[in-house]
Amino acid sequence: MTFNPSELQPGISIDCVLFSFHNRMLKVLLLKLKNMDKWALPGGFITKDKDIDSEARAVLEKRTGLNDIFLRQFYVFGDVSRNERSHSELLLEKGIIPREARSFFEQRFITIGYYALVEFEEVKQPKPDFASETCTWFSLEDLPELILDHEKIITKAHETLKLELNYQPIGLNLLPEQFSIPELQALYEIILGKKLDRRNFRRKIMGYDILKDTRKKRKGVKHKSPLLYEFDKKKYQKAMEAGLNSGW
Amino acid sequence: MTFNPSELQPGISIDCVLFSFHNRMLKVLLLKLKNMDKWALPGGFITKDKDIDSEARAVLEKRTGLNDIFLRQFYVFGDVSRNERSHSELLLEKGIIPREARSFFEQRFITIGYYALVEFEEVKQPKPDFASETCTWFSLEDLPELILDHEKIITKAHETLKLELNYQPIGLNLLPEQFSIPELQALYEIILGKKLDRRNFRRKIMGYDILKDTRKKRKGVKHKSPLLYEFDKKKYQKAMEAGLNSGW
DNA sequence: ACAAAAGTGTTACGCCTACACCCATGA
DNA sequence: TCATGGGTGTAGGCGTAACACTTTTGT
Repeated sequence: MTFNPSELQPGISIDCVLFSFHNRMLKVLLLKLKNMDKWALPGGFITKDKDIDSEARAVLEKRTGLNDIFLRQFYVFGDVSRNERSHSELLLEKGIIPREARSFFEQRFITIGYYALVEFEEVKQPKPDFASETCTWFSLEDLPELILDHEKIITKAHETLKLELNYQPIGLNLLPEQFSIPELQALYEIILGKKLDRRNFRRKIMGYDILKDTRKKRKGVKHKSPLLYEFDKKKYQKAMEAGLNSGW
Repeated sequence: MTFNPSELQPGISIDCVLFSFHNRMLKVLLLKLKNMDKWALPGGFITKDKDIDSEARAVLEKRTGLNDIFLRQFYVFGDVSRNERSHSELLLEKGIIPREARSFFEQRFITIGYYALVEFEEVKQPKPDFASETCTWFSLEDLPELILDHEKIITKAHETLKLELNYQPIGLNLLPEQFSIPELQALYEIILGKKLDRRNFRRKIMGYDILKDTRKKRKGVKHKSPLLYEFDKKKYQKAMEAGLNSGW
């Protein structure tokens, strides 16, 4: 990877909060910077002749190998205080940034936050970028120390997920093709941060008519095997347009 | 107004969709560019040492004289196609842009969209900026021809308003201190784009316990005078945190 | 047989919908 | 007195919340 700062939009970056769902936990993909103890969100810059959404997609494709990831902008972080001079100095010192890119990195940066959703099983071997040595999943409950305002970015992404749960196909994009209703419920509980009643959840979600019974059971669990379902994608999409609990 | 491009973040702008509510219509504040037939949203650039939200606030203060306006980011417009070379050329030609700022304006721009809400009565004399000759309110249903993608920005702002109606104090910020329930209902109807039942609306909004009866009536209307209410700000804020129709 | 999680049904309550008539006001 | 919009009540249905026992599976 070589930098060509002259081809990039100056002072703007992208940070992606990539979520997945595994073992009933929400996970976030993070990169460990070379020679440093802190972790960071996958991110990048904006080539002058590319759309910002495509650049976010490109970031994710490089980390995951996937190119059809569900992706949404959620917030722009643009306070002056998010730029720490000490951070870019450290990057330089550790040799992470090439010398000639110094002035590019020392600018004040505004970052556009994206959140993205993937099936955990499709991203078992995420790839670090040029600046990092490892790339791996962390549970939201158990984040390591992060650079700059990246923790705040993750928190805001999580809040957005909660607000958009009734309007975006979040279950569809986080769960595998086939899943049980208790798994779907666990996902809702984590995103909403509260317990839901099993019987009422099932009745309500069934009422939306967005699930298809596969007539299969999950094997190999050491208790009663749950039935597996799939989303009826057309119906799900249509339900999302109106919103699941829209109200008025 | 003089430009000092060296003090500005390059390639980033701000556009503000300022809404008000008058005569049961949603209005948007627009500026008419000097010597041109097109209108534009109030906007500006980001000084390198200022927070983006303060810059948006500054834009609005200059147009309205008000400094405590309700304001939210809602989307970043960052497709390459939104930059039309012909537009900056026209601005130069018409003498709107000073020669020395030419290269600044010819960059590819990404713009951060903000929506903002004001009471119509507080902004009767909006002020145009250096590039425009007039500044006035337009009904959303009856917009003039707009530059670039500004119409798309307004549409997206309106959609956002609709989605956030249950989570943001929209009524509080668009209506005057005292208002009647039918006025509040008209606002909801316009934002949602559909008619609501009078009796049910009243019962529901009363049920939230966010209105205070002022024991006054609106005078001078040529039909039965409606009772006037105020928002109970504390209760309204608290209700918004949970969301009015949150569902799960 | 035990532990762990899945599956199921009913009741009571509240909220939402739909709907029609009277009232106050200015012209 | 007329036109216009404001204010009110009720019945039926639907969705939601609360709640306990039985079933399946692996160990």
